Amino acid sequence: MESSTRSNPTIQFPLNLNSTTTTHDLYGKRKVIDEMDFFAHNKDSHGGGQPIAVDDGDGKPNRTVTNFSGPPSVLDFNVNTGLHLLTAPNTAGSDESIVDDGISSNSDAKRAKTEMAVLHAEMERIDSENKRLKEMLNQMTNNYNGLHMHLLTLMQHQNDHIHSGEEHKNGNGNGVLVPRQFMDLGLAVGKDKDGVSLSSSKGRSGRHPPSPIDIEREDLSPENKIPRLSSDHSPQSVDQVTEATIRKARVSVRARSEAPMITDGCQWRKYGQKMAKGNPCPRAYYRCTMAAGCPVRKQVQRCAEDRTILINTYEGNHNHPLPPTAMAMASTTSSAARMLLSGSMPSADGLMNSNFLARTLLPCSSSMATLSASAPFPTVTLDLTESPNPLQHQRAPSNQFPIPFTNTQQNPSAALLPQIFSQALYNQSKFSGVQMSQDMDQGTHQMKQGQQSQLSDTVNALATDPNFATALAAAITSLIGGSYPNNGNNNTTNVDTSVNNNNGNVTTSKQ
DNA sequence: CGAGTTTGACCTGCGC
DNA sequence: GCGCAGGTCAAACTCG
Repeated sequence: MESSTRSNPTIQFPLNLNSTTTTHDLYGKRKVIDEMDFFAHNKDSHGGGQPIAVDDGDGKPNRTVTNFSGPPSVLDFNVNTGLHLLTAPNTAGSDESIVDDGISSNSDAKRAKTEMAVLHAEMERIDSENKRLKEMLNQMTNNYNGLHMHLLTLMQHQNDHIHSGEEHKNGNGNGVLVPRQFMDLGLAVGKDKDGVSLSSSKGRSGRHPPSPIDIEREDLSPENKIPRLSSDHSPQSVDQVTEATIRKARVSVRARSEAPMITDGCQWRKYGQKMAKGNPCPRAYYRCTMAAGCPVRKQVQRCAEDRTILINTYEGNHNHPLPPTAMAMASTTSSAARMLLSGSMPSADGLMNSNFLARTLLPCSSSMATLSASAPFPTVTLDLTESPNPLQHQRAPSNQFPIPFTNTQQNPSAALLPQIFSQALYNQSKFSGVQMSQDMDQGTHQMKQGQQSQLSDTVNALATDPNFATALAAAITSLIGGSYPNNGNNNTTNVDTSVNNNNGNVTTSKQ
């Protein structure tokens, strides 16, 4: 049905950091060298870090080097390929070439053997260098994610002030927004206001003796997840209903990746795997292990139509502090949950009120998000697989609404986009994620201001760092240039990353 | 040996 | 009530 088998055979962005396969082609080195492409700075000169055949003079390319040459940058990692250590028989005047000239083939074989050994060692060294660079890039990406998240939060606060007049009209007297009633719930996942487990209903299975973990698990039991809307409308029951439903709301992220999982900053433990109907690929179930009893879970499954597409579905709110990268995703899921429930919780058709559309329909969008009311659970789907996808519209059921969301980058990494989307969600839900809600829970505007100030300080400190913009540019360039080689940019891909020192805004734009 | 993964069994909800 | 599918559990297994 889906003709998504676009001529896209080489989505080989090495997100698969675990790739240790030894399948070599041609020269037996291509595998390792290809990973270097991840860090290619420009794609116009030599095809973007493509392996470059180096002729030793015999007319046959017998070794490859990766083009690290890019625009001279502060971010020069000083990658020493070390290839100068090799013998250079093609070099006129080389001692070795003189010695070898005219010598027996036996000597040539020895030399070749030695060279092979050297090359092998060199490959290993480059591989380790590659890994180190990847770690650096990951760290940089994480830093960027965190910073971006903070910025989004700050911008949201500004929006809050702008919309404050309108919101006060909603009038529950104390100026508390309707969606805000959900904010505390994210904090108290698994516990009621007395700190007691909400597991009021029966356990889902009588097999297990009660344990602290089981108590937490009971919160996740279907009975709690989909509480029945009884006639009991006491505040506590309403809270429980809301919380349970929030936990059921899901955010699904579709992204192309060869890796088994999309790195989202959290630690996950696999607790199950199932064959889902209609999909030959198994669905894996993961649980967040960053804190004991964290209710967040995710499902990972490859798309049946296009197995290069990885579908990550997140559910729940973290009950613990998060690293910046993880916070982005967490904010996305929690915001999505609240967005889905705010406005008109029982009526799926009411999800998309005009207010939401007005705030989220932003220009310059490329990636698509859809809200699904038809799924068993309210689900937000982010499609990061390509630019605006006509198939997406065709496939979307009548009750799914494609939502372009602000994204000025063509196709940033899967780790970056959720937080951008979260901003759109956040605009609607007035919720900034678990950590922010912890502060807001203090209930004072001063706290908000204090945090803004603190964040601003952090942002400005980073923004004034002359290395930061360059590092950020390089990281994003690598991500974009490496992760989506088929986005029609096998030519030059320039990313202009500028840091506005005045307001701390970090903007990235692809030229 | 501990942490993580695999995998078959079990539970629940839902449609018929 | 029955069967199916999704989701979860936990013993067995693997790996570092």
